[in-house]
Amino acid sequence: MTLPHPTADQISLPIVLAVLGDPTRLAIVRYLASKEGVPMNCSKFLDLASKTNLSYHLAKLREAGVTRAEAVGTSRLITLRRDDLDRRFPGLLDSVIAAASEDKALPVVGTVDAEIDS
Amino acid sequence: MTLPHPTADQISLPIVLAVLGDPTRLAIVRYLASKEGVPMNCSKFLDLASKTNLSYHLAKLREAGVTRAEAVGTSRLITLRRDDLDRRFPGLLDSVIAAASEDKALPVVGTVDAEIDS
DNA sequence: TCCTTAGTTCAAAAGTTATTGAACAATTGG
DNA sequence: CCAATTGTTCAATAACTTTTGAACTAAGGA
Repeated sequence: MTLPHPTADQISLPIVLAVLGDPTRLAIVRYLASKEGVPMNCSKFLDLASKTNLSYHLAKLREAGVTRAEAVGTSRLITLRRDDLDRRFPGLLDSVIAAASEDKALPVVGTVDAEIDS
Repeated sequence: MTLPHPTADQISLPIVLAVLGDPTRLAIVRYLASKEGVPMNCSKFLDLASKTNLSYHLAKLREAGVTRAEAVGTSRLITLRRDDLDRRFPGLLDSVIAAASEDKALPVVGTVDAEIDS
């Protein structure tokens, strides 16, 4: 892991809440949760925002400690930091994801392009 | 109730998260939760911010549907909208409050002035 | 009525976050 | 090596949020 991540105990509640309080980022987290365990690369989220803007939002999520990004080749494999978040803020991620899944106003990943399996 | 409040189904997840993603507002919610059932007036929170700024933050909380404010005389009696929030986002408020209670970096209400009972 | 208390509103300033495009770097395949 | 793919960085701008002080309203008590 080359990219900067906070340690679990550096993760801050107000920062996590503020970072999740954005529809684009909430949609990313909702999608990561729905594919839990499967690392995603950034291009998966290109229907939510431009490449540059996505880079910005994904950096926010990573710097807040919500996601982990690992550089593999030219890709970044992105995963939810569920263990760390659950340890720091028990129940929070689950309730956010459950609520996000009910939210009809949130953008959804994977509705523009069809899924492309390797 | 004269002041504008969203109905329960108008409460939006990203807006609630964004509103809670501010240390001053999180401190207010944490305190309201700790005195649940007891309506608070705004002056209770004067050690967190100026009167004007407090008015702003309390309006944000109210407009997001996190709190309810009732005008009684010249006071506003403020309560948490726990029922509505629990119905819309099960488990969210509890996990946020539990995490906020552990957060040593959050400002705390009632440490500057001693409690003044009527 | 006049004064105090409790809180709001308004406009301005300060600060922060989001979005964009152009330029860049690094890896991989041909 | 060359080109394509994947993503970052930078600077500019746009858009929003927070904070402030002065002026205000509305209720209640002396």
